[in-house]
Amino acid sequence: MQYKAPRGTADILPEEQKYWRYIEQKALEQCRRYGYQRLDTPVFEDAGLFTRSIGEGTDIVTKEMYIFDDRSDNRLALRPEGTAPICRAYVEHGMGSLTQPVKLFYLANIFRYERPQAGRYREHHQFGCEAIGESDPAIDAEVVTMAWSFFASLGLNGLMLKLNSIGCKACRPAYLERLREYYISYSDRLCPDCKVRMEKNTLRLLDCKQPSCHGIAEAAPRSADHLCKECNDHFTAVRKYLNLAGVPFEVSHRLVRGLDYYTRTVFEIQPPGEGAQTSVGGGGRYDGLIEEIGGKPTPSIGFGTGIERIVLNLKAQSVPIPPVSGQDVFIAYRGDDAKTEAVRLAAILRSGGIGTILAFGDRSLKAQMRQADGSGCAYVAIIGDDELQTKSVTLRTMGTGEQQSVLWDNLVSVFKSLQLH
RNA sequence: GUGAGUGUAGCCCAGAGGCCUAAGGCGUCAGGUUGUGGCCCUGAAGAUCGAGGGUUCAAAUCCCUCCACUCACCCCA
Repeated sequence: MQYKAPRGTADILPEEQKYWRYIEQKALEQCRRYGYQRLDTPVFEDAGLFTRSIGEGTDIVTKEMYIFDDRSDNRLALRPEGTAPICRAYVEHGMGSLTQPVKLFYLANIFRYERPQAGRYREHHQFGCEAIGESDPAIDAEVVTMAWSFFASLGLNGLMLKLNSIGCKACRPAYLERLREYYISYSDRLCPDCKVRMEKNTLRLLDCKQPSCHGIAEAAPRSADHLCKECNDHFTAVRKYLNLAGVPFEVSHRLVRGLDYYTRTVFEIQPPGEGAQTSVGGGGRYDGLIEEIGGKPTPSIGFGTGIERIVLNLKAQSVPIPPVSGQDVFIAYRGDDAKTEAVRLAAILRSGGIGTILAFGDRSLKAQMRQADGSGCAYVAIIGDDELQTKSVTLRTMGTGEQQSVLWDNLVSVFKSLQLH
């Protein structure tokens, strides 16, 4: 085969579409209920937007971005995440002068140059929400609640909501210092990766997957115990509101998030079962991000979810997915004159809003019926010599095999009265 | 970037040195008398056995290289 979809990308085939439509529809419904408006941004942005916001030292920036110069030597990157572009649009369009918070959502494809594996692709899709311009802990709780109810509405079971606070730029440095000191005393017992993390990304030490590091991480100083008064009050309030909303969360002091811009509230939604991907969605507060990319200081919080991972979980749990609605009637014909009439009737039916599939290729009626059966149409309209005489079709109900004669002039109105799909 | 596993028709797969002129199932197409689907029956099309090289009288089967896919690590949705 000469051409294949690039590594880590995938075609979403017709038989897969029902999952995607289902998820989109649930996402749209949650956004309506919570008051989020859609904002679509370009697939590529100035690369600097991401290096600045995500963090110069993160893997996403250092080795996973699809980055390129265009013909005018602009350094561009395919978006490796969804939050920074939304924030850029917020700043660019002066949304800071609107009533705050501004609540936006996106459904977008995301690109990261990684080795693909289950639930991880070079192009994947995210549904995400951002509530920009509000520091009230009540909105943290609302965002978390929305994410949670989105997953609940999908019909997924056994999900876990993990919550933590990682402080702000005032209190985090001191905590990180404590953490580093703690880890130094165990440095000889750490896995090789963790030795690197000590220098590169101290917080990440906490969620190491190696069993040998679990005990050390479990006993490590907890960020929630080292918050400044403001952050502590905030975290306390978030938990209070979440309890009020009836959201079953679990505080996890080992929950950290990968991107540099997070502050205070962070959360993650974890699917049940084994597997590499430990998260189907997550988010947090990013109070410094908008200022970092050139806006005024603007407290914000949001979350993102991976559509492919949701599909994986829907399949794993065999969640029933409604089929996408199909066609209503298949037109079969016998002979040239009948074919002419079939073409004419198909046009009339479609103009009348009836989903119509027309047979092609002058194949035998048996072959046409087989095709009709496979097409999922509930009805087949057959035209042959007899029907031409009476200006009618033989309308067969595939489920029951019953047939009736319907005049051409009455076809559309008959179908309209049949309560299709 | 690292490690392991797998590559045979559109899909699932049998075959593990000669009996392979590569089997079966699904799907596709055609037929089972003259205008009718689903079940059943019959038949047909469809495979340079991932690519290249090597060993051998003989390779889908053994060896090497490459490529791709899958899973895991790193990281993340």
